Amino acid sequence: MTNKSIGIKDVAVAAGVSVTTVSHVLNDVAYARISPETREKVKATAERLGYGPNRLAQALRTQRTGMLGLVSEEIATTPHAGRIILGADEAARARGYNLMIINTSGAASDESRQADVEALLERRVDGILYATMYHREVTLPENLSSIPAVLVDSESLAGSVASVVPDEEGGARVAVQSLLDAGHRRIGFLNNTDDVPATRDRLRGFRNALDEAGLDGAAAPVESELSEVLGGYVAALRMLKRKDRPTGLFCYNDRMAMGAYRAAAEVGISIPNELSVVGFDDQELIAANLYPGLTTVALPHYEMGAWATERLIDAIEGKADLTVLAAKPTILQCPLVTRESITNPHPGLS
Amino acid sequence: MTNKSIGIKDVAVAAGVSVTTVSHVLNDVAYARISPETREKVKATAERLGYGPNRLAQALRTQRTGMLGLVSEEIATTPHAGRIILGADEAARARGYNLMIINTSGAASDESRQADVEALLERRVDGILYATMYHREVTLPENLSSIPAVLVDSESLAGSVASVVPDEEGGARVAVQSLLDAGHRRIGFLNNTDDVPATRDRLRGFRNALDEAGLDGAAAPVESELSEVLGGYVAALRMLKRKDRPTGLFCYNDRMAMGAYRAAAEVGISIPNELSVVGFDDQELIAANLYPGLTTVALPHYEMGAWATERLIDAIEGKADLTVLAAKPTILQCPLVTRESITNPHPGLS
DNA sequence: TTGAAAGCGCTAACAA
DNA sequence: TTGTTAGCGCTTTCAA
Repeated sequence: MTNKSIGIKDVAVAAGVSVTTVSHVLNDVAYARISPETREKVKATAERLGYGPNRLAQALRTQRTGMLGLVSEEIATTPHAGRIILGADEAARARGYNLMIINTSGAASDESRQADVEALLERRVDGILYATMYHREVTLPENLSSIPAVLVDSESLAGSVASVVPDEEGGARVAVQSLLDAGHRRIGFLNNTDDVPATRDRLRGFRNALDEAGLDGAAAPVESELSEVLGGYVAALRMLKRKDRPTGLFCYNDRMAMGAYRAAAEVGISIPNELSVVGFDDQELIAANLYPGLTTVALPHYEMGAWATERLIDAIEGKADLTVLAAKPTILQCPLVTRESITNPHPGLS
Repeated sequence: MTNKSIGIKDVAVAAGVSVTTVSHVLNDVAYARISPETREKVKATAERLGYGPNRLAQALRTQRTGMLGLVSEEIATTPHAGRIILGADEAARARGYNLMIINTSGAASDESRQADVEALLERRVDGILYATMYHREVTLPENLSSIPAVLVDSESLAGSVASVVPDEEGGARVAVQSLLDAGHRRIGFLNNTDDVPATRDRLRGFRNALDEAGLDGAAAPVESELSEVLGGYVAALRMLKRKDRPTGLFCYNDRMAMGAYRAAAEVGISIPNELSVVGFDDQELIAANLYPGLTTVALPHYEMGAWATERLIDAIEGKADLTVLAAKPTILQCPLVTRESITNPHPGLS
């Protein structure tokens, strides 16, 4: 157990050697030539006194803190931010780094964002992870460019910083494919109305997947509303009242799917027997708890956090060059999470 | 914008003064007697050069890092941890501190917990917040006692560390009272089966609230299952088939309430017309998105995070004594969040 | 194989 | 009113 009052000097005195020697053995310095006995003695006394290094002093001297700054949006709203943090934390500690976290609001002013980064800079973090709550384009605080940085779940408008984002289109394809594989031919899409990459890319994925299956993507039914439970309910109601009612429904996210479940129940359509549903996001609280359990596509938040951290540390340690990564965002797969909301279409309806 | 290569010395040279003077004006040292002109000149040059203090060097010298360590369990599972972090972060930055976060697992071994605290100690954080995911009793890593610490959402078995927990019994009373106020007299409770404080305290609150309303708390129907959606469903099914079927139902948490919604729908009982329901936790993803919206009791995670941080900083700054707080946990209220799941009991059933 | 000493950037006691 | 200097705990160059 670390005793804050014990320094390298105390260990040196107690072991009857110099501080240099202590430093050398405790840090396993490669070129140090120290006898095994001294080595042992030093280690033993350090242990006995409960010595723990003062990372501040080390950092001041080596110009390396071993700390990564993470500025994260809306940490408290969903578990998404938590997954990013978890991925980053695990990747960081695996390589001996720790995380300093600063929460920010998606609506924060430019000055306040700058101040957040500033605080991290003053603490001399070795690099910065900048995470947003959902995939979008951001304008970055200018002081961010002064040290290695990676964006998580967003793309820089200027295109000057490395970033990692989910494969929205691929995720949509996977979702639609799961419906196609079950035999569905009449497939509808409940889309979001916000102007974000996910809205455009998931729609593209939806259409392309249908086209490639020999269906007419452009003609497939799409209903758009706010991407919340209520929006999903309203959109689903419209969708289910169409004369060409689909047998398979792809929803922009799990919340909209939850609304679709309610709409289906009210209209008297049973899931999955009369309507198969697939969502997006894998918000476990919803997806796993709906009845029947919602098959959905997971966003790789943990993976994005871990990936960004790995690359950031690589850059810090001179093992990689972030500028080449900055050219375009790195795209991570969105895997399908299978539950019980998809089945073969009812014979008469297929 | 901070330029890492600029130090206090550079500012001193550029302004034609000594480093002492620079340090004094930039830190607004009380006893320093410096002419307004010099003061202005120093500030201007510091600004011009883009000087930002090196907090590491400051910390090494002053023995104060201005950093708080937060070890949090299961950061990625629910938004609960996020709320604690948010409360802590906002309270911390309001007083000039930042947060170092380490994620841990509820199932982590004692050694790994010690290692987490150790990492924080080596970084010389000024104090530590130790947060668990749900209210329970914990055995703490022993090295935690070497610096100021506060537990969030848990109580120390040894009873030696200050802690803050939710008022489980009070929250249950508030929930039951909301049912009583609506006119319900036959009220049931869907309880959890885990042996945690919440299970015992919410049951006590339930019984006491009924007793005080002149009803028989001991005789009131209680069904217990795992505190998940499925458990709620199963327990609710039993509850709703009783001959003395209640008109008001208090659920251990929102997930169990979600299960109760499904059970009610299957049995053909409408909420809130034939059954009023109140939950616990205010997991927004669930409570706000059920139909009808679930009236529930909120856990004060944000408040606990903020309270713990305030007290921790008070202790660090010598403004408070944590040992007096350690005597017994501080209890924070759980407020009712009203939505649409409660109404007056059906006349024939009241 | 080991040790002395400079210096990372800052604060604060002391001197002028 | 301002400046000189020691030292926070460590790493690392250089010398022995």
